[in-house]
Amino acid sequence: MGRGKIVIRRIDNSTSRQVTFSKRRNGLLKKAKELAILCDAEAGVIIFSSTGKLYEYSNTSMKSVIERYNKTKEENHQLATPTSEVRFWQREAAMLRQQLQNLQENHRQMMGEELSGLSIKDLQNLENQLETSLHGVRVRKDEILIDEIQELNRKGNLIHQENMDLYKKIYGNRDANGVSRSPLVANSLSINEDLHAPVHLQLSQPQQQNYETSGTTELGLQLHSQ
Amino acid sequence: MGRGKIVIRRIDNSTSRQVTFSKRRNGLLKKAKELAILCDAEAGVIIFSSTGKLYEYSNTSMKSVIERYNKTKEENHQLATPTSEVRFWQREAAMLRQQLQNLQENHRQMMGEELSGLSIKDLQNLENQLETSLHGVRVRKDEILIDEIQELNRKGNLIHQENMDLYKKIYGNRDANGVSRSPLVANSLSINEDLHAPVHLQLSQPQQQNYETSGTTELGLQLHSQ
DNA sequence: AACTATTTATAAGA
DNA sequence: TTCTTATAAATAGTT
Repeated sequence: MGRGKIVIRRIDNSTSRQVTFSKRRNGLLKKAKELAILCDAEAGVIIFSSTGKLYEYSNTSMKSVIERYNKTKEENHQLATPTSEVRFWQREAAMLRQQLQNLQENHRQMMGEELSGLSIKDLQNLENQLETSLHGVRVRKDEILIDEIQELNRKGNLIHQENMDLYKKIYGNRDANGVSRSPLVANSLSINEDLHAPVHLQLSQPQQQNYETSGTTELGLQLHSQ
Repeated sequence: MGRGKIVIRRIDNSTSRQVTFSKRRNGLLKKAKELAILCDAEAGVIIFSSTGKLYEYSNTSMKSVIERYNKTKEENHQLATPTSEVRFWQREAAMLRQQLQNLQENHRQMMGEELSGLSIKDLQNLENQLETSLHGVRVRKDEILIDEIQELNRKGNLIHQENMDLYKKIYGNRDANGVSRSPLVANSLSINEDLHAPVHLQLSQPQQQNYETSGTTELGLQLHSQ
């Protein structure tokens, strides 16, 4: 329900994830309210954002909803005494520690370490994943470089145009074809072309290029810092 | 969002209230699920129909959501009682959660996701790391395959030796040179050689091979299972 | 339970 | 964040 269709999977970009969270959270709370009113139901919604902030709605009270829930589930819920609170946080820490360990093991394997426990099948999957990642990284790198080059070309053209105008102001319109023979203007043109031609050739086959040693990165960074 | 606009007030007709409840309940639970996935949030929804039936959704577990809800609420207006032990575990959990988030971000980048915040320099480092990992994985894969081949050769030689001995027992020592012309023994030899030569050629340039489809893996695994 | 005409939610862009 | 708008999704009323 928007300008484009989306797939339901975690939004990578943190800004748009935040924006979407805000919009959809409001939508969800509104829907819960409507359902409760229209259909005479008791509803409770609890949402924690990824940053841990709490949002909630209940047409009655959250306490009532939770108590009714627990009663229905036939689970006796005790209010948090100091002791049980300690236990809660202990469990929380244990769970987080477990998650951390799992992720760390996974991460080490992606770093090419601790491979001894893996089967050929596991290794093949890992290899495929790394190749996919590598491709993604290279695609993204090319995007940045291409953007920089386009920006540079745009600026180059602007400067070239400016030079043409200045040249005309100084020398008038006589000998208009001689413009390109002006040292100043000819120079700015040749820089532009030198940048443009070889870099595009390289970008057309990024998987065979090593930007670190080819000098393309240095060019890109140099341009970026200007 | 229907054939006509409605006002949000209790639906009088009990049948259509029931139908609307069913439709909107599903919609609400779906929305909650989408929000949790899209925005990396923890969500819990509890609904009691007007007849008292319970419907619920949580992307984690309702127990976890309710406990976290209670903890959050307590923190807000009950800063008075936290003992030092509780505070210790809270800090522990917060630290672990932070570590987990850092590692998750790192991990996603290694999966080729969430690259939009990275500079050319970062991307280059990531690319280098992925290439190193990939190389490590391939080296390990080759180790396994070479080990399997060596083991196979060893077994093959043992069997060959056994066959020689059996041949000698049956035919005695006459015509010793004719051994290699025996169909049985000649066959076991040729299998051994077929396996050895081409596989080593493939392993010498593993980066151009796909073991999954080349059949080498299947051969290797098959041998392994014998 | 399906079917659609409409309304509503919201993705993308400013 | 907030507004706008084109489009996707939900759903009210109908079959």
